[in-house]
Amino acid sequence: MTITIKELALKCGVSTATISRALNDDPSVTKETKEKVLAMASQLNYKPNLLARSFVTKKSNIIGLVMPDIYGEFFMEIIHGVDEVCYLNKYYTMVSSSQGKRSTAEAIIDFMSRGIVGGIILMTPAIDDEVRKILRLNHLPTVVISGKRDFDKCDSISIDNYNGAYSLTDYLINIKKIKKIAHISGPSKNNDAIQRQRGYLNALEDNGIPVNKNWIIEGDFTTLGGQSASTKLLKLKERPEVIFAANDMMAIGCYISARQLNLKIPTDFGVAGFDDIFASQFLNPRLTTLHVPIYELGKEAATILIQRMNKTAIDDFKHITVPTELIAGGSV
Amino acid sequence: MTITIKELALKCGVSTATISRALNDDPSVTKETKEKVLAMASQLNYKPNLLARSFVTKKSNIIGLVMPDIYGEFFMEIIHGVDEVCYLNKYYTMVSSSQGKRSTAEAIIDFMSRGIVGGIILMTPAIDDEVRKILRLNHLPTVVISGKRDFDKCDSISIDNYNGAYSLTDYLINIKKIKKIAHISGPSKNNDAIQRQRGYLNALEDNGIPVNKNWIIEGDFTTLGGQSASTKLLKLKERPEVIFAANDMMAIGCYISARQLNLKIPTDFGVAGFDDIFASQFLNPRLTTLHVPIYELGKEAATILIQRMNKTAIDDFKHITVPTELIAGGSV
DNA sequence: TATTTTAATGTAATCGTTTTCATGTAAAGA
DNA sequence: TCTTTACATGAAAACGATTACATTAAAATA
Repeated sequence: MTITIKELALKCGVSTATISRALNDDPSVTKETKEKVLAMASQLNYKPNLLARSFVTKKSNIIGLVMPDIYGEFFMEIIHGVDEVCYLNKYYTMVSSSQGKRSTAEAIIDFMSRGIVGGIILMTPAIDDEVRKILRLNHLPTVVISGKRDFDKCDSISIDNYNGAYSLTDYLINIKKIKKIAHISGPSKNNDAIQRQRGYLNALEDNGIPVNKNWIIEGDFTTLGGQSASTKLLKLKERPEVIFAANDMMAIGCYISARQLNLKIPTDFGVAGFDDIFASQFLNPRLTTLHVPIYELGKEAATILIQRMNKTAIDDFKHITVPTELIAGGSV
Repeated sequence: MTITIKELALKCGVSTATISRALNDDPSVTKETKEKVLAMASQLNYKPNLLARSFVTKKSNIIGLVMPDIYGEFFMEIIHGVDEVCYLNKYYTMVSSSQGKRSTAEAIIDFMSRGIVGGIILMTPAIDDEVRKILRLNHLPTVVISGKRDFDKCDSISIDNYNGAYSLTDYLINIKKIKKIAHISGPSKNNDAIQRQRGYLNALEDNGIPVNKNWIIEGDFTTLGGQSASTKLLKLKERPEVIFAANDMMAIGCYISARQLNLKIPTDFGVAGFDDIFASQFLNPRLTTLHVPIYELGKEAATILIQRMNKTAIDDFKHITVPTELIAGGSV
């Protein structure tokens, strides 16, 4: 059913080589032949078989998007951004999550060895040794989206977790005049979580506020985790005035605790989050949090990757840090 | 760097044909050769180039997921479900949205003519004539996820919008003893919206409740749309007791109106939605809505598609309707 | 033992495109 | 007018796998 280059060549009365050159805008083809070929191609609705093309050129305009799991808004927005840029550049997006069943490393290896994708966007909370090793051996252009810049051998994009958390904490202290700030952190190996906690701690220190160890609890980035952590915090003898959760999901957990303990936000205690997920704007009162431009992050990653896939020269790797934006809700 | 079948053949001292057969578990290869090849393959970390394989077999284990736009939970969950099934079956997921810049039809044509994907999952609120035409000519296995079963020439999965809306309306009438029920519908060409409205209307009729035309407003499935529609409804002289929004996003709009007009849910008026999106469970009070198993929908679609991609015999097309589940929140 | 059948493997064509190298023709220079 | 150069196009190889067909060796049959 689908027409091939041979048939098109026959119809045009030229060789397949000329067809190929015409379609790839080779300067050695005359304007007339080019026009003839293009006209016939569009008339017969000919489109080069991308499989065959990728096969012979050893290049693929498919981008592999590797993620730990496909779940929640964060990933959705990343995919959205990547897909948009891909579409505009006539690239394709292939998603691959580890589904909690294999390591990120395996997912990358699979993409690398199968010849399907021509570049990889790797989204990961932290780069472990295995992944580091693979990325070093890697011959495919790769962009890492991570919580922290911690790999130099490829392009990377990170959220400015540290400054985000710092500025929010600083805002609580200096604008809201709050000194008793608790923190529910994320998983201890997650770079986003680590940087956010660092920002929180340094802001306290810089403002001369001593750290109360009881007010720092490790969470797991889930609503349930936030709920149990905040319940603990709220039952302490010396209760904090504000709970700064390392992400919005856990902040939502704080709202649930509040309801259960019959406490009012922000009068009995305040809540702040990080991420500005969709649900946050509908919490009552609206959550004070840090907006992370995830969609733009995905777009940026895809843009950089496509640039690199298109050029042979290896210039310096880019390392971009994307700032967050403070959203002052009514929760503090 | 990556090793090819030729090199592996050389190492094993057999022909490429034997390698190919061994790896594809052809019964004509002896156990010993098979073992030898497999051992050497794993030792040298050989993986068949999928591009070359797909190219020669004219089959691809890549599934193309075509959506109008990649946005919001609905799509996220679909992708999640599809990806999971793909991963388990060693298939790959390629996403493609129209990005509001091209028709769904064009996206399908692109996939079909490029030889990249071996099957398509098409998610669309309604099948227009153009798409219908293409699907008829289509030679690629396709599964349609739609708001209504309205195309017979391929497998399809639909949410049971009608019965969901009917049961919710019936619940409001008979359990909650409410007679004044308004409806904010979805876009008039959206099949999900149409079926939901039908369910609402028929439930009213079956319960002998006359329809009040002023209480039915067309919305657009967005929060803002829900907000403006509900504001209109709440300012009517004869105000409805409950507003049944055709999706949760618009139901959230009703909550915003309530706050603005200083009305309390559910005492001043009630709200019900459809979809049970993530944010709904955190609304205060929790939204009464219909849970749609979107993730399962995606899994099911991928499962059916892979089955069809694996067999040559064309048996009857499956048409599956997935039921919804009533979630009784405190919003009514 | 001679012949046929069967089983295991090899040879070579094939897929649709790109690309190197060869070829022919027209324009430019002598 | 003859040679050189530049340009446009064609012929054919190449990419890495699969597979129809050919071949060989071993087993089964007469």
